[in-house]
Amino acid sequence: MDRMQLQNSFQAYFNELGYDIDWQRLTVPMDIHVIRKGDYLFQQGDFANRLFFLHSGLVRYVSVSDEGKEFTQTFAKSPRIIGSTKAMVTEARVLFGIQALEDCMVSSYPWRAFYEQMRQDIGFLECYAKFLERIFITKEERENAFVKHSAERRYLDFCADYPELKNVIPQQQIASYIGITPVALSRIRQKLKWHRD
Amino acid sequence: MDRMQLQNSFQAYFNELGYDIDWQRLTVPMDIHVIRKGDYLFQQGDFANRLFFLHSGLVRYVSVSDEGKEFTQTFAKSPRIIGSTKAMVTEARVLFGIQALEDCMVSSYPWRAFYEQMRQDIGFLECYAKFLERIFITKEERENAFVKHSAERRYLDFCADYPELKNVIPQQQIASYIGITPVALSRIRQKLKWHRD
DNA sequence: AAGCCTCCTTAACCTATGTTAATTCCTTAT
DNA sequence: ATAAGGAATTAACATAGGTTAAGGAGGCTT
Repeated sequence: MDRMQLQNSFQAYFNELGYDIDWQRLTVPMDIHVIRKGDYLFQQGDFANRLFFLHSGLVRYVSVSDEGKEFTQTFAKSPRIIGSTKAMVTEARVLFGIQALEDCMVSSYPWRAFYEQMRQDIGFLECYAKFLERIFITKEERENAFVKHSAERRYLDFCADYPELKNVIPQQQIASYIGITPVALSRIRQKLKWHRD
Repeated sequence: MDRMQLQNSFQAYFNELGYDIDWQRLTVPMDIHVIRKGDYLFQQGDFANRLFFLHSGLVRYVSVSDEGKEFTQTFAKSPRIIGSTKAMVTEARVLFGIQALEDCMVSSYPWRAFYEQMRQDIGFLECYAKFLERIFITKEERENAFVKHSAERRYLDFCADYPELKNVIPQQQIASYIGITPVALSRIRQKLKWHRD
């Protein structure tokens, strides 16, 4: 798999954001990572000052609390930029790990070099801004959901937002995404089933 | 108050973000708003396709749920860009109102024109990206807090994060910011007071 | 000073979710 | 086919936070 092939998924992603950019102009050195289902791209607590691009596959961002409880921040499917914006920007340790839920193909770029190159090219920078706008809006919607909606509503929203994931990923992970325990999710599902009959 | 004076608060804000930009190059038409304590810059449900800059004062973002419960998304103090990124970017209605907690001085710019001008000048665009990075990180930390921490911990974090607000704004608003009722916050405060003795 | 308003506290009760543990179901390996 | 391990369900109990309502403590206004 070479740069040319990878470029297609970049193109697909940024077209969706409304941009048509020649990614061959991006000359920073690139690594390729193949991650097997269940394995981690990086772990919580690592320094991850690289930008990753998910070319194929599905991942989740997993964060573990002080008490050892797992919590899924995000499900991300290709094509998409992945990684920790915070860790890149502030050079802090990452607060979550990225785990492959399917076999994945990922390319990565040193953040500093990538950023410097973006500054030379307003088109790249605009794409980066679009990306930031998008992930911000997603987080804002999530904040809204946690404060305004019940767990039941959050589950129904999850099913509506990710119909293709609903029956693929384990319920524990869905529960940890909507912020409840697997037991509580099971109760909610049972209640919903009852109402459906 | 003219453009020159306003520029100082822009400068202060973007210096803090690590940029030194000549905001006099920003020529899009500007409005000035003076908002009295308690009044709203805009209301939830409005179209707010303008970018606002808070030159002086303190505001909160207030969102009301379907059941009529108030929820404070953000406290923002000058100097700072304020407004709804989502409403600007997606041309949707705003999901929160902005209420002045002190008398405020705000300037505003039509978003489209502002954005077009940013695209002519990579320095502006970089500032915008920095701004987006920052608000994203804030939201991510908030998501973390809601899922991993108890209300008590969120209250203590609030006190640490906003020591200057803690004794200034009504507790109802603090409660609505950490996602609980005023009654629950009062309970928590009492428990903390007990432990302190 | 009296009255009024808003905020905060406290109490009693209710509900959703957490916790623990036992049971069943499904998948995979032998 | 059977055994073993992980995932989901269910039940019983514990707890944090919501709801309602009543009382008290400042601030304003008159």
